[in-house]
Amino acid sequence: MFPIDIQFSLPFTYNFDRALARLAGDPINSVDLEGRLVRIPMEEGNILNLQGMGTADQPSFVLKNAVDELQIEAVKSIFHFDKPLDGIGAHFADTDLGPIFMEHEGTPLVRSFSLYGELMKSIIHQQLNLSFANTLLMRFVESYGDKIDGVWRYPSPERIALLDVSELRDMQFSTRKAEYMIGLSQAIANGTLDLEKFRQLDDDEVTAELVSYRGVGPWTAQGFLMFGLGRPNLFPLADVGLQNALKKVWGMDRKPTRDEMLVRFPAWSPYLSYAALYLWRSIE
DNA sequence: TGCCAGGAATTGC
DNA sequence: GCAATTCATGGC
Repeated sequence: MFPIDIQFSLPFTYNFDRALARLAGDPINSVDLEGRLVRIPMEEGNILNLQGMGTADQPSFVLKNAVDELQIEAVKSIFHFDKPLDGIGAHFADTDLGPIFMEHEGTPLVRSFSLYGELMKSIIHQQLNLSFANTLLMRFVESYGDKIDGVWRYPSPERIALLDVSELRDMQFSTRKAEYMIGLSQAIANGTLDLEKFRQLDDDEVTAELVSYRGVGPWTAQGFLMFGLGRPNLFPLADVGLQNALKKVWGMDRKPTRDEMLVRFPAWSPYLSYAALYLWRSIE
């Protein structure tokens, strides 16, 4: 097996440093901001290195240790190297979100490295402040996942399916969260819930199936679609962070109502996910 | 100190 | 149906 190393550039604006900055917000990721490097645990077991070499205006990259061409395409898809950002920035230029798209220009929507991990992470993040949620996430991964060559990998759903609620309770998970995570893991482990299948379904179909599981509501389904599957047009109305970001952008003394946010959807579509992404960046 | 946190299920009317 | 309550605990 000879690992493949390649170098490539993009024909559009792409700020890799901003992509890395956001990835670094998740403590499970192995990100070296100074070295402009991220190490990606692949499903096949190897760890792939992606390093930024160019500028935001003329982005280029070095990708190392891919086992085949399919992995190269997978990484390009995860980082949305195939999705030009210039048109999206232009779409928001004359909207109320123009200033934050200027401020964070070239920030891509990078997908999670693991669909299952994204789902577990979303459950953990429900209702908790980011700091404590990250603490719980690291306890989860350190207890049941693997660290290979310095890179953390989420546990398998099969492993979590066998846990008792009390084991997660001991790590300060709520009983409900523990039940949600174990229940979903059991559904995945026994084949009832097929996350990979979701890649071929549309947003509504994925949402309908996901929310039928205990512990998954609209917010979690929307987050999974955005960051798990990289879908471009979702905006989690229930998200307190987005509400606070809009409060700030709109100069309000209270959080906006659901309807006040909804009336902006036509102007933001079909890139609602990017509106959400840049709003989150604006308060991070 | 008391309210809030990148929600969702459950209960009560 | 829909609003209020509960869950758990750290952060500020």
